[in-house]
Amino acid sequence: MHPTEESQQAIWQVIAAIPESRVATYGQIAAMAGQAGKSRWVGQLLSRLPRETRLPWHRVVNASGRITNPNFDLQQARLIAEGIEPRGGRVLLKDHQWRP
DNA sequence: CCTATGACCATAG
DNA sequence: CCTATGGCCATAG
Repeated sequence: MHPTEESQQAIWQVIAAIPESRVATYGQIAAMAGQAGKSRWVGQLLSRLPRETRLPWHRVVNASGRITNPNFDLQQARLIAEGIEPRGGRVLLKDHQWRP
């Protein structure tokens, strides 16, 4: 099955809605976009974002709170700029995960 | 159609 | 904490 245009927008929309100083997991985003189980696809879409995108891609971490983005330094710097303190490349979901 | 490759995840050891 | 395993979805060759 190939993804539809709306399914992509739904993912982007959820990511765009992540509040500042909060993070969301790949799986969480997929579920909130009505596509539970497609966490892998979320990562794929993020990897294709244009460099100048305004989407807060830096607020996305894995289920363990780990920063898995290839551009680790930039993501960590952006999180710190928002007041989040990653420890050993990891964000404490207990304190910073977005829970609408 | 098949295999390989990911910014994934849950579970088990 | 770590690695291994099986499952997941989409894309590229």
